[in-house]
Amino acid sequence: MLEELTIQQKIKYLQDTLYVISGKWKLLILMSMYGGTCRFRELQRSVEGITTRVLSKELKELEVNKLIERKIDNTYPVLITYQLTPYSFSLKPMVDEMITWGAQHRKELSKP
Amino acid sequence: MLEELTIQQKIKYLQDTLYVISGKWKLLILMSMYGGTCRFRELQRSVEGITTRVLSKELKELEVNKLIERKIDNTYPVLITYQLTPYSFSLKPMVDEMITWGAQHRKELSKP
DNA sequence: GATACCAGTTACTTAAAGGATACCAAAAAT
DNA sequence: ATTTTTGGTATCCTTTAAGTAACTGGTATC
Repeated sequence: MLEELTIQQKIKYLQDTLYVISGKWKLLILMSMYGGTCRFRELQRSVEGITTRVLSKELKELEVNKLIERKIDNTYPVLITYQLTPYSFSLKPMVDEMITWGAQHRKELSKP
Repeated sequence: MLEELTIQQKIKYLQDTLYVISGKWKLLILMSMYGGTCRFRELQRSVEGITTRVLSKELKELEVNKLIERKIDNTYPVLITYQLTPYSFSLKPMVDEMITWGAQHRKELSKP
């Protein structure tokens, strides 16, 4: 499948991907949610250093990209939760490769 | 190997990786070099829109990360070339996953 | 009645990334 | 002889990402 793509297409898809996951916080938020965290304040405490403003913005972007879902429970008072979508798990092979490369890269750089 | 890592370690490695490849130009430069481009002005023409200042900075960062090498040919006049290192090819599995995910993600977003 | 939790928003500021332009000295092409 | 090419560096400027802080409206607790 990759062989069929021109270099320009590859670049475009690569940039799409980077756009979705890059930035200081997106993957941290996803990781935290992967660990079970699902409420706004809870996420704010769990993702160290993030502010409400930024967290709010990031959550919206993740939602636009269908990686999370914002659910409003019509209990009293309303309960808002964020959940990873099944689709979000499609990131796993890529994220795993990124972790693997990063780990390996540390070793490479520390070589003489 | 990945299973042995704590979530904090995973995050750290992930961020290392993002740090190395993110930004507007790094992967474009690598792709262009993968296509055979190897001289400064040539790269500047090939990577549309990049300025000398930024290209210079990016090349230095890629070199620090051992992904490219700057070679000075002691011909007359000196000839400077940039070359992908063998190490740089270790990025391939990850980059391929990123391209694949990006391609698939376009489709996902265009769904109703 | 004051304080604190929840889920954010708004307006403003700072820091980092990137862009525009000019310039250098040597060599090559016109 | 003048222009162009080479591999950059030096300044200055703009854009974008992220941070600060105050505030909203509602609930719940002390």
